[in-house]
Amino acid sequence: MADASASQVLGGESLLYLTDEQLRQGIEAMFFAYRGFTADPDRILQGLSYGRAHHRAIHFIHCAPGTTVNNLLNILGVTKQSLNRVLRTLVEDGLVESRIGRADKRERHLYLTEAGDALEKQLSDAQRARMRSAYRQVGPEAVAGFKQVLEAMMDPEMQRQYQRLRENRG
Amino acid sequence: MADASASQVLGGESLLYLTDEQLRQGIEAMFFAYRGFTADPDRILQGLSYGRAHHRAIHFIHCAPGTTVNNLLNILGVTKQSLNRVLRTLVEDGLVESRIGRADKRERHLYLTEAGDALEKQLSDAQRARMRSAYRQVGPEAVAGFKQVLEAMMDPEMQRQYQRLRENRG
DNA sequence: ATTGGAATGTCAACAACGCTGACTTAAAGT
DNA sequence: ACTTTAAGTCAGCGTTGTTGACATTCCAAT
Repeated sequence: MADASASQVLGGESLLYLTDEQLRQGIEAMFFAYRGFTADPDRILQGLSYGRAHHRAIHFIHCAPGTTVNNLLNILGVTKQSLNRVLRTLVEDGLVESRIGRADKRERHLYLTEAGDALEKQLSDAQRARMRSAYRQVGPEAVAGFKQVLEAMMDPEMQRQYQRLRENRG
Repeated sequence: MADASASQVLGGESLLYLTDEQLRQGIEAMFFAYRGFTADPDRILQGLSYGRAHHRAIHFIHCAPGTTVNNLLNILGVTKQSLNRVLRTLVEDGLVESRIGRADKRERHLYLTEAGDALEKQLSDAQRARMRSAYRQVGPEAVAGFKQVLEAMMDPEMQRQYQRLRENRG
């Protein structure tokens, strides 16, 4: 069955890259690469009583300062209880500031403090270093393909979130 | 600093793809894409009292039938206690068979039962469907770039594991 | 043959981080 | 006034990772 779909030719283009074996390779590559992707921040966070959830919150608050809790909830795709637990510790520890909204006083707008910014920089420097090294090894064309595949793998809703974040930064 | 490294030109090739903003985009793409990557199997597993750890174990036992516990440990990168908990439930539920090694009776060789194979197929069909759709949308060149970047992101040890798995399947 | 080490399994405890459900407070909209 | 929305809180649970301690079994070397 796998070879049946793979041996088709569409407009003269080989579809060998769609075999089950090729797909399996991609799946395993995602698994191993994600491990590397999170390894450096994880190392920094371990022992700080923080984890990946804190890293993600810090990352997106840094990218969109003043974002509301609800907005962050949508981006991260977790429950408010789960996010709240993380935010509470970050506020208690003085890494995140939660300001009551001016227009809508129900909303809390989230900002990183100086200490929060410092940790964000430490974490993202480590993560970017690995990405930069990978990008440099393979060149711009491969990177373009990399992003295309990742975007195509996302759920449509996440695709929109992803594009919105990009637009907000120009 | 970001622009300083980005505005360098090496052999006439633009390095604009190495800006911090480009790297940040890649980081967010990995985050959102991994969510999509695991979404379909997660949906199947929820309610079965199984999780991602069970999926991963099943995947790699399927790919390398007869693999030892220690080998699986290295591939998955977790502690033996963590893996053992997962394997125990899979053996109890009749999805995995654990055979004592003939040459070295300390080793346990792991195999999927028929039921295990059925679940593996269900999970990997769902995951491959998403990969196939993404691959098809972007074409073979983008897929090649995708794999190159992922491989470059892995820790060296994981790179070796990844290549070994590929070689064992031709 | 005994000893040392390796592979495996098991028990207990703990932490991170998802989840659900129920409930409160406050403010906005109608 | 009434409903809805945003946020926070509490309690409990499940999965999956961690350490530490310990038992068993077997291979290999002394």
